[in-house]
Amino acid sequence: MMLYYFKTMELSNYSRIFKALSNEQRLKIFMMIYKNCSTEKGDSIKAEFRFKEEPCCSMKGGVERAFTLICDCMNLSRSTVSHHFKELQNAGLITCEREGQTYRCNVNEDAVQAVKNFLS
Amino acid sequence: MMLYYFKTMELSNYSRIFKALSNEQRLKIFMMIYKNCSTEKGDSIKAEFRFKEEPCCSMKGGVERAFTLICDCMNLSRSTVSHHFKELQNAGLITCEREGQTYRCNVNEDAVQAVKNFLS
DNA sequence: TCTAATGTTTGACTACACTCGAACTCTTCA
DNA sequence: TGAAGAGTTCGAGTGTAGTCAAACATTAGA
Repeated sequence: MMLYYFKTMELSNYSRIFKALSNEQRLKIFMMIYKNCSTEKGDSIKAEFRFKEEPCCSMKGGVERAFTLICDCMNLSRSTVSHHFKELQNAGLITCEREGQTYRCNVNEDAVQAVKNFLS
Repeated sequence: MMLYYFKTMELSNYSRIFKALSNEQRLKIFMMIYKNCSTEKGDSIKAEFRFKEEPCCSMKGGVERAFTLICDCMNLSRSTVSHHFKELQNAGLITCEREGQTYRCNVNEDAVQAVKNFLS
């Protein structure tokens, strides 16, 4: 299920996004992906959001090996991490794809924009 | 319990704010207060966020009679509305005060600013 | 082909969230 | 002083969320 965002988003879509970000572990997962995706410009990533094993990958087409890197950083079982990834996807915040054993994550820019526009 | 916000807010505070906004009813309550508080400039309020009985009050020092107005608009019991107000207060999103029978609500601008700065 | 690594799904457990009605406290007004 | 109005607190019921371990599926490499 993917949501599409328009200029004025429905309240229910906002609450869905906020629900996805309401769990601290999940928020951290999202921030790690977000920060690492938007670092082409070379901003340094705050230690809190850095993957342990860095530099992890090329960020151009999304974060590679995101799942494994996050499992290593956070003290959570793989099934739990899988669940959190799914929640972030269902809220439309990220997209994930596998090609063979390569798991690549991307932030959905429309959703990011919607969050930025909220209250503005 | 009141939270104070600084330039770089803790992740846990963000997740607390998002949790408060993750329930659709509560998000709507917040938006009604927010929109009605920031309307001194005279922007018209979207029908969705308008109190039924309008104009309800003077907005200078916050929304007056917010509790009653919201009970009238939303199909929720007073105890439920009370609970939602408390959650919004605990997250630091609004402040409420009673003077006699006057219940006045205000949006916490620091929290609003924090949300606006998130991801920016 | 066998094995190890990577992620998913399922089932279970615990904790917390949303909601209501009922009983309560204050305040105001008759 | 009594009654009505406004909001809170409490207890209970139902549902959902977060987590894990175990079993599974798929892929890569030996």
